[in-house]
Amino acid sequence: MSPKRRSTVVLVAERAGVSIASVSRVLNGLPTSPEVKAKVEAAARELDYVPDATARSLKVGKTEQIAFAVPDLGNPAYVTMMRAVTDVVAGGGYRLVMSSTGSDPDAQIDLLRSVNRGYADGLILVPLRITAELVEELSSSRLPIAVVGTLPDSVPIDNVRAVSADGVGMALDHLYANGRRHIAFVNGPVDTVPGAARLAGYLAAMKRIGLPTTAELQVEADDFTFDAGLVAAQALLAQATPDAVMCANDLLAVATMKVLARADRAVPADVAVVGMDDSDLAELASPSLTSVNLGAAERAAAAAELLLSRLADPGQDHRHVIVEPQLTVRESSMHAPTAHPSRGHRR
Amino acid sequence: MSPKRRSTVVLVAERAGVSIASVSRVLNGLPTSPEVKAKVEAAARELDYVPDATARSLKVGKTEQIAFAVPDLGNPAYVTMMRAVTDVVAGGGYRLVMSSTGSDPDAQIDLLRSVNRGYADGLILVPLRITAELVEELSSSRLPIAVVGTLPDSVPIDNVRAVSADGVGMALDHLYANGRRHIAFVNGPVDTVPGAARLAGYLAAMKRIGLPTTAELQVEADDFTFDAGLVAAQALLAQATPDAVMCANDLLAVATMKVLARADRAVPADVAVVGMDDSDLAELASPSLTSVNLGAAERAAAAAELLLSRLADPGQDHRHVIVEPQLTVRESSMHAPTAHPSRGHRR
DNA sequence: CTGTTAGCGCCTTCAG
DNA sequence: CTGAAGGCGCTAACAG
Repeated sequence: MSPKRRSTVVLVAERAGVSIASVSRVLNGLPTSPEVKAKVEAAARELDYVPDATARSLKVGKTEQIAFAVPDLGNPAYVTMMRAVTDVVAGGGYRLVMSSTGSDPDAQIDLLRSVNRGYADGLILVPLRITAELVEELSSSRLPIAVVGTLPDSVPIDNVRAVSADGVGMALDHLYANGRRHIAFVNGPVDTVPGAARLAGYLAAMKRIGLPTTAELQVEADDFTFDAGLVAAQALLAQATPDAVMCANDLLAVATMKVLARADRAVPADVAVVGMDDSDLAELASPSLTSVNLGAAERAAAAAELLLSRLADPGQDHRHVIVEPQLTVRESSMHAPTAHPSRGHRR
Repeated sequence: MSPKRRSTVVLVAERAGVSIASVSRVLNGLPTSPEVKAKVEAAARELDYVPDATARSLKVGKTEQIAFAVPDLGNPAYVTMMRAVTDVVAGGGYRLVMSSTGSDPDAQIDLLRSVNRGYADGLILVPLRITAELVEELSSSRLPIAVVGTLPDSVPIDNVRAVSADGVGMALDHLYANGRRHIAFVNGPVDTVPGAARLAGYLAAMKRIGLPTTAELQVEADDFTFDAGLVAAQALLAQATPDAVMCANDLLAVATMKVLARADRAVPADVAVVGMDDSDLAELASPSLTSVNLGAAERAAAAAELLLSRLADPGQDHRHVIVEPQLTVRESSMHAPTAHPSRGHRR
């Protein structure tokens, strides 16, 4: 039936009896006489003509694509970010090229190199670990980049920052205000950016509040995942009897609740639990999970907007925007009843 | 410092004192004399040369990109698919261009048109609603396509199918075997492919087992989402007193569990709950959720492989692969204790 | 084994 | 307002 071969401007031009330049003009909405316009449009329709994106890209020097790299799509926080980025980017007329880099900075460097081959006009990167080498590589990239995460001020790259330490502080204040005094901390790997920041936040807030930070109250999961959280929470309960657990992540928090349930410790009656990220999970959990909203969606959207803005005007100064955390209080941290251990699991 | 301008083969060729063809050869690993190779590599390094992906694409006629379209990234099942697709596709040396089309077939048609502009070499599509128009458009696409979902056998397009009706059947058998007799059904929109299939499965299985299917036992959520599930489950409890609830989706199942908890009905003691998709959520839920694994990851991976295979050999016959469902039994459907209505909300 | 040459499909000056 | 011509950066025949 129809030829396997795609139509091109020349075919359309021949069919319409005009020059290829006229075809191009009509297609791009440049001023043309109505007759020519009509002829070209008819020809294009008859030939089923579709302009070629690659050729256009080569000529124009823009791919209309933006690359987006996250550490782990198993983490709902990153999925949230992805959704936000998708929206902004699509709104700007760009397509999204996804890549899941894992937590390895080397993989991100590889990515950077490959994106520098020009298959995308810009890159949004969410690094889990920020090494000197990565920063170096980022700085020397030809391509506009926006980073979700805190970069040293000296690095000339747009980035958007969460203040997770403050977020942890808000959560601890809330727990303290509700009478919790033995507040444990389930962290993820401390050699990651969020791991380090959240631990610092926990220690600082505990000190400020005047609560002791014993080693028994702190555990570190091998990863920011549910499974790792199960192990960590189990370890925690084996060595301490907290009346509240702050978790570095909703996944870790849900895991902690699961372990608490198995140990017949009621949430929030016996122990309160607070997560971070305020992902969809927090709402779905039973009891629903109090969580520190670090503005994943906002941060991702902001990064996307920084990038779009730079793409539109490459000369502008590099900016960093700060997104403040917010505490979303749900069932898992409700005030502990005066005494009764049983009854009233839920509101 | 370095020129804003990217290096090109010409520059490298000049610097190395060879022809651009030689540069190209070295870069693509074609046979070359060691000397030329060394000179070119040195020049490329010094100039910080990176080949341009767009130009290569134009010349070679391949973008090394695959487009992947899902209805809703808020649904963990699609996130699972995306992860699977990402892996397969990356393994084949392709990049992934994501797009979230929503459930609108028209949006998918638009997508099809736009992908036909050639920014990707193939498309993996997960449609929520399959209209005649969509099928028509799919069939007439120049681009290789793989569909996750059941297409009429006559349509010449690779597709991979779940047998969700069987899956529902397995779940109902399991519930029946555990003494449940009033098995309700919380479905999603019945005008979607999965909605229709799962309802059919429910009705067929209930009939086969010999249980009545009253209208009171069936509700339809407006969407396959948690929020819609809350509303639907609430409606269900207002009109019936099931001892088991089959849900068309893990999100709906989790919502149902939440509503049951609020109504002080214990899961699984008072009522069993079963979901579908066996997403991460099932494991995380409390109690953990029995769920029909429809092989989301497998199906997505299979679709990706079909596509890669066709890209490698466009002439081959169109195939459809069938992925059998599997029931993963967890806490939410454990055998009901002989009588006691109260006690033991949680395990 | 290497260099020259012709495009891939499109946009965009430049004349007419 | 329209047509002719020159690349964008790269690869793949061809010759040598």
